[in-house]
Amino acid sequence: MIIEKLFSNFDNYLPLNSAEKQDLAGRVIQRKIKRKQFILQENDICKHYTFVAEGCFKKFQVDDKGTEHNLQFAAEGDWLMEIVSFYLEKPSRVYIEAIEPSVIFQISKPDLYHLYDSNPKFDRNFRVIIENRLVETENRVLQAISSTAEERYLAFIKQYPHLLSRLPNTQIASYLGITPEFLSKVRKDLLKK
Amino acid sequence: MIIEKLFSNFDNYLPLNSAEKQDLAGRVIQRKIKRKQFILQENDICKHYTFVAEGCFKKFQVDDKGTEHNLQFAAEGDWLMEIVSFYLEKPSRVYIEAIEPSVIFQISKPDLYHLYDSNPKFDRNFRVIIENRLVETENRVLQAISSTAEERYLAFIKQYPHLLSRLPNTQIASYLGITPEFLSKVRKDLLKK
DNA sequence: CGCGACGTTGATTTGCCTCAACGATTGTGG
DNA sequence: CCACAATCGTTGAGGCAAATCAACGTCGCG
Repeated sequence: MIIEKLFSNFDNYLPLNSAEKQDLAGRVIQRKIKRKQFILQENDICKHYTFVAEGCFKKFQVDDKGTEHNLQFAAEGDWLMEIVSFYLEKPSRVYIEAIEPSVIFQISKPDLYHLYDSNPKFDRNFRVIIENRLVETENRVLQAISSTAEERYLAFIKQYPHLLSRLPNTQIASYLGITPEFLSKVRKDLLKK
Repeated sequence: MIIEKLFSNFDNYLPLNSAEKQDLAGRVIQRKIKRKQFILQENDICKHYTFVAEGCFKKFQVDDKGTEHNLQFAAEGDWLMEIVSFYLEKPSRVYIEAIEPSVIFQISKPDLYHLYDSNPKFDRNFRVIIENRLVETENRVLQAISSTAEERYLAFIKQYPHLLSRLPNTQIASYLGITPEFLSKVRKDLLKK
């Protein structure tokens, strides 16, 4: 069963026993998402915390010129949401779009809070999930303020090898904060070495 | 009493009752830190989660060329640590240094876990603290990949007005990911407008 | 007093962007 | 399943943003 992927995600933290699995299963919604389908759009309120069981998503913001800026890729085993919109119920500034046919499990804020209240283990687990996300994001800040485009590209390849073959370079460029043209040049220069 | 500043920090989340305040007070260490004193150095293990009651700190990484890159400023009311080093007990990659005479409260990992276990409210509160930090950090990633130096400087002024007069421009430049010389030019150009 | 950190300016160089063009690949509707 | 459209990857010319390097005056501090 595909919901096993959700359960086993918690094995990275405090694993769930069968009662807790039942608890969780009763509060998530399973959805099938098509490629190019949005699960969140700008100005929507983010109503769900999403676990990706299969497939891949991008979370991005669109600037005044209409250019997309990728903030996160989320593939199998990753969690994603628009955190400000979700907790403060403010209009989302970002889009979340499937870049592959996907299967997800979503949990609403009331259901999530119910889990938090019913069992401290959920508080703990979701705290650790957020902490891991913070580590990733801080690393990215450091790279952005201290590394060249080439260094950032090499770091991306190293950190997300499983994404490399699944993403067009335009998406990677957007994530790295450079133009597709310049990424092409970076790749060419790397091949010479 | 200065420890009131620590207690009232939780009023932003789930406020503590007096039993919980006592619990917390019994597990934190109060320290006075001099300007230019380090509370964490590279390769140390980060043993404490730190709350700044008075003063200001910078958290930064030093690259191969010896250049500092500021990842975070923490003034009164802010929490800081090296999250990877703290949780995984790995050598820290960053330094944390006081840039003003400061008073802090520190909690060790065992004591923090004791609070987590004794009362889910602490799990909850520290989860929210981390979530807020993630929001800040994600905003910074977005700015880094999509904004010019001038835009980032203006955003910094707007977001941290209380820090502006307390920091030399070299430190702000390091935070923004630009050279002090270029920040000087940005400021000059802004004055013309 | 003297030294080191700071802020600024100018000249030069470099990293990256913009715009335009093109073939190759992918996706899609008929 | 094919034909056409859209997206993608690449290249090159030119321009701009930001770094580098050097110099100099100011200020706080020991």
